Amino acid sequence: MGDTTQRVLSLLNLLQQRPVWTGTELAERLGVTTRSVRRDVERLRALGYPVRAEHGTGGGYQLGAGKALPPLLLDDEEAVAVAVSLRLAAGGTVAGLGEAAVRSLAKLDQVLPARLRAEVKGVIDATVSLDSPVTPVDADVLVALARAIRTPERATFDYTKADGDRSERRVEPYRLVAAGRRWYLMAWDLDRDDWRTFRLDRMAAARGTGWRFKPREAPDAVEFVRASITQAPYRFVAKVRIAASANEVAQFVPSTMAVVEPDGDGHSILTAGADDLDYIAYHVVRLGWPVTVIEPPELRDAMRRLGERLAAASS
Amino acid sequence: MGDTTQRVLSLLNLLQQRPVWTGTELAERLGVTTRSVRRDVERLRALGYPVRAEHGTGGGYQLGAGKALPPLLLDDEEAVAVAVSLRLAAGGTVAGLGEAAVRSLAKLDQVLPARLRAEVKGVIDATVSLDSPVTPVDADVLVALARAIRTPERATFDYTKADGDRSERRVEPYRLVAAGRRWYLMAWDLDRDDWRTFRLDRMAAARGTGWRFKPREAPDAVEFVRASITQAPYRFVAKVRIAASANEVAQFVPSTMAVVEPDGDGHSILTAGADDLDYIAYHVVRLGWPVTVIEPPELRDAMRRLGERLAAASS
DNA sequence: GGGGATCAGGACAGTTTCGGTCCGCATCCC
DNA sequence: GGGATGCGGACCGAAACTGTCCTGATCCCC
Repeated sequence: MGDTTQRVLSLLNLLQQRPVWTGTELAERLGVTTRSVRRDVERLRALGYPVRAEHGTGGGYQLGAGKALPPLLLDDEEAVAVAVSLRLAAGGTVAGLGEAAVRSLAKLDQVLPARLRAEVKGVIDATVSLDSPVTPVDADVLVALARAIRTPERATFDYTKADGDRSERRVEPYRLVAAGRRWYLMAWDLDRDDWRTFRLDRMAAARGTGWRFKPREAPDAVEFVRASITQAPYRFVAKVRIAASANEVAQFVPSTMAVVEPDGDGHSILTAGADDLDYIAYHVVRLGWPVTVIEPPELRDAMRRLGERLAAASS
Repeated sequence: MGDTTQRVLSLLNLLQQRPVWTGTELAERLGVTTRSVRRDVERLRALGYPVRAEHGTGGGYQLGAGKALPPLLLDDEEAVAVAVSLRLAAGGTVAGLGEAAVRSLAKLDQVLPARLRAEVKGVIDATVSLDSPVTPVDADVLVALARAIRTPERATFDYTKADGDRSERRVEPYRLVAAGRRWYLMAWDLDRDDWRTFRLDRMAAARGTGWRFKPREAPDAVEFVRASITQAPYRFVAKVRIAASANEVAQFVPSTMAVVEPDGDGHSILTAGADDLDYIAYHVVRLGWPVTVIEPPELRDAMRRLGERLAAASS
């Protein structure tokens, strides 16, 4: 048993728990001499984790930011917090970090003790955002597939096609791709004997089978998925004219959600993709400036309907 | 230099990167004999991390879920994803995991390499939710304070009181408390020489000073904060009657956001706290069922105003 | 400027651990 | 049965570790 390995890990843990420790404190906690602590610190440094030290009264050891990230030692509560946050970020619509978030989640999920897994589920169930009563993508599906891809092992899931057909699929999973606001799986379909892409929001009960396989030559995943998506990522593209300058509007509308362009005369044009017109209607009107719908006509209908409901409710 | 310590850490890393490895694969990667790999695996097990092994073709080593969480080894992208997710969860309004999320964030933040920190900032800036153009609480403030509390070291920040007075405060920080939808800091105010609570959303430029202090006897933080909050956590408590059964409504409204009670005759009463009545107005009406406002009258006004704007925009 | 607290690290010696090599065995799947 | 894989005991020389000195460096506060 490597007693020293464990001790170095504990040291790392301690240094993460509290920013500053004196050598004697650490020595007590670790049950060794201060000399050994110094040696352990030396070891950590040799491993690439920059431990800064300050002399004099009030000084001590401190773990700093280095070139590489040291292993993160989380306690139970923290692990749950991380898992929950990642699930929300991955399943939701946070831009840009989807795939990495899923990878982290898969890592964490693999080693998460059962009792904590239950807790994560509890918090998630209680925290479905009011904005999306129906979660766009089940984080469990994401994790299961990410894991199967990593192993690599075959996976199965129930898939509902656009026309409503439901069937069980058996695949060799290759890549997860986030495109538009959706998640896609590129995989070798074992029944069709060909490459296919699947929308994750149409899957259910995805899981690895334990059957390992040897990856075959695969086409470029991102290209392949793009080619497979015939329909636009959003059902609607909304365009509205706002009685405020582009600068003013842009201050309240993040660039990932919509494009804002000046339209002369202190007006601007806002363009946003969406599946849910109510959502757009609300947020555009909420900005407070007068708005005119340019397209689509359905947005006008949605606004009228929402307006009528609000009028009815307020009387 | 503990060559073996490093190797064990690498092994842990490898096992997290991909679920299944054969002994020979690991031996190659680590540059040792398979015998040593077996010994390293043994070491990991002794450290409490359950490494499962499967015999036969297609077998291999696999890191399983144990009693304790092993140190998480993240690559750059993953670290960014975790940091961003945590910031969103901590700064936002996710119920229940606030304090643990902040703790994890502080841990991660302490060791996050500079280049990644810049990346995190970039993603965050681009991802402010459309729902909250103004972030309720700056995650940087949270992290700075959490860190100062842990060290412990004195902190300073600019504070804007309810009456608009702005001043710089110097404190010995003690606890962060999430109450209602707000974050509070309980601290010893060095200028007033007394315990005070501060709302984090009224702070700016919070940072540790590097001045360490010895914690003094402190009253119970949660109690103290509760007592200090004279005003309700929300500015408004909205109550509406919905023409749908409590069961139907509850299906679309998470229990953390609102309380739904049956009101006889297939109707139900929804109660929710909020600072932003537009938000409540939209989400309640969006459910699709006819709604009657019970209180507050301001909600009725908000609905009328929003309704008029929508009507105007749709014509 | 002095004293106290703190980190830094060399030298030595006894003990422990480590890692490679060589084996025989247990599983699992085809 | 054969092949791939994990399991672990025994042995031995080399290497690493730890504690115990001891001497310096800093830094801060009085």
